[in-house]
Amino acid sequence: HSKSVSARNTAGRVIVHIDLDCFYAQVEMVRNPELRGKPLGVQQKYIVVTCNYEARKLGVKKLMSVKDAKEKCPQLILVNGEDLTPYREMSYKVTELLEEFCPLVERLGFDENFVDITEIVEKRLNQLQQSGCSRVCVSGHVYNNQDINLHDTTHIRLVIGSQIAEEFRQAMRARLGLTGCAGVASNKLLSKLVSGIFKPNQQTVLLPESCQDLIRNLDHIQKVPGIGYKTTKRLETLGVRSVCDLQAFPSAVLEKELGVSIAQRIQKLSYGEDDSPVTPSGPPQSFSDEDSFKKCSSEVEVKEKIEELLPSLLDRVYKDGRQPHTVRLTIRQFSSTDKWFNRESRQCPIPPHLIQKFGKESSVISPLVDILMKLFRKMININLPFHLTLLSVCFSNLKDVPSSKKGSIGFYLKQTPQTSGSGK
DNA sequence: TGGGGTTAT
DNA sequence: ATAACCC
Repeated sequence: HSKSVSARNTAGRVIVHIDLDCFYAQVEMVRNPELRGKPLGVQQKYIVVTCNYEARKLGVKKLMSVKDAKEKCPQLILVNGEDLTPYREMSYKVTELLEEFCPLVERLGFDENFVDITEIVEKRLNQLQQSGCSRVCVSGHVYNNQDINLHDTTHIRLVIGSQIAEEFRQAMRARLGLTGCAGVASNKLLSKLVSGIFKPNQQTVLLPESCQDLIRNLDHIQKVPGIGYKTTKRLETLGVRSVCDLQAFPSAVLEKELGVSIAQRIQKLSYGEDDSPVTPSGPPQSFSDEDSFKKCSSEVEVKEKIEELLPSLLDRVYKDGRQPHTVRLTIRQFSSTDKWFNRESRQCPIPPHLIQKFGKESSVISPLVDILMKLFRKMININLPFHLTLLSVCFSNLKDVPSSKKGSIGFYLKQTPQTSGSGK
């Protein structure tokens, strides 16, 4: 049957999108169950970045200012969520749980995952057929309340997908105490769109006959994942406002306006077509830590901010086990107009002698500060006045440590060519 | 509007 | 190094 799987390959996949409910707020409620049942918001600086459903019932919205939120809802409990450590840890527990079922798990942010369950579905379908059982029951909602045709193998496979999605959600609830939504469909785009149809803690499966209905019911093109702010603006100047507009727009004109690659991709998206694979995320490609503030305008302050960011960041890198080979400094300069676009960065290789010391936390910090201050001076002339509102440090280009250099013993012992590097 | 992430050019 | 996208 593996031949039939590869023959279908992208044609008949079963993809599930998992989307946790108000993730940061849920994590806080798991950490402190006394918060359950009360209106709760998670605060970063003067923004309520997310809140639980009790708070939403009382009018609190995501990304609302703390001032507005307190006015709407004086009983609102706020917890500070500027340190992402608990959320990041829980996020990876979710991904790892899903990876127990199947290796094809792709993360999107901290609170979403795609899982390609085509092979699991195929196995269960074969078991079902061999046991002569023709009864299959959908789990959760069917988009549009569409009738299931039990003679249609595509329907059957998606129904089996809905059962697997249900098992994912039950496992997340039982083992991590988390609730979330799931969407089941034939590609990533559609699974993501359909997961949001019934909203907290429910799931929905999309059958192919309702695909056009789902995508065309999006009230704006920016709701299509993959079509962001910039592309939306450019499409607007072309008179393209709705998904239907984009479907009907002449391909040749679109290609000249946006380039062939983007044009073809987003026009396919407008039809609900998405052949991008579920790419296993694996370990992170980068580790960064940032802080925003009202004002930072002297070199000394910059150095202090960097020294604040580094220890926890280095700790994360150390716990990962791999060694970063690139370091980057990012800044945001104050500007009253155009508030949201002005970031610049400089990056450089980390000197090899420093890379090797990356386990020895404190010895690495002051040379790194020196490197980061040099990067800073490449962006900012410190003889002129400046006004920063954000600093960020990022380690990337992570490489596995060669096994011959692992552990303090192996480093000092001469390796003989025969021993394959265990260091003993 | 925070504090993160990714890939493409 | 930036620009676009995602949460």
